[in-house]
Amino acid sequence: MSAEAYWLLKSEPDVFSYADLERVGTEPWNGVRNYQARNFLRAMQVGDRCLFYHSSTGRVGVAGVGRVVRAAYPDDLQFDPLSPYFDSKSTPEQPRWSMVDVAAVSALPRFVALEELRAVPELAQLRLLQKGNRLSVMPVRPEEFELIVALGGLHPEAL
DNA sequence: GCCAACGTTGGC
DNA sequence: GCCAACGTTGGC
Repeated sequence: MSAEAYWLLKSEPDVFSYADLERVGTEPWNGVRNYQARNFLRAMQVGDRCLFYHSSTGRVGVAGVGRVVRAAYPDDLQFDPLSPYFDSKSTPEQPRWSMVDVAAVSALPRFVALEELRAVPELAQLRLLQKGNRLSVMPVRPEEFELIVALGGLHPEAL
């Protein structure tokens, strides 16, 4: 068994916010259509923690913490011709795209804005902050995760 | 296999 | 709405 890993998931809060995740409890993380992001989804294991990041909004930053509760399985939207995420090259025998299930763990008592992340020297290597980054799913180092969660007013060991 | 055109992401 | 950065597509 490998050690628990940490991730960052981007979501547009107008579409699906951290409050929405708390409301539904668990959400299938479908619709990812980038191979690099898909490969990260496939690397996720049950129990991995995720920073829930709000993007494309007036207040961008980390809003909460989630947990992977089901490892990668075929994304159902790729088979739905009516979905914008339909992929004609996918078949149930050879699915191209995957999703995981993510559950809410805790909202951050203090929202941690992107601007704030940029100002922390210890987070200079954070993948989210690298130039040109556009991935909606990306890995986070354990020490980065702990630092960000602490900035948000939570004790990492309590998660 | 190259590369221009186009589409998307996402901060500002 | 603008624009930088990146991914994908398709002609050759």
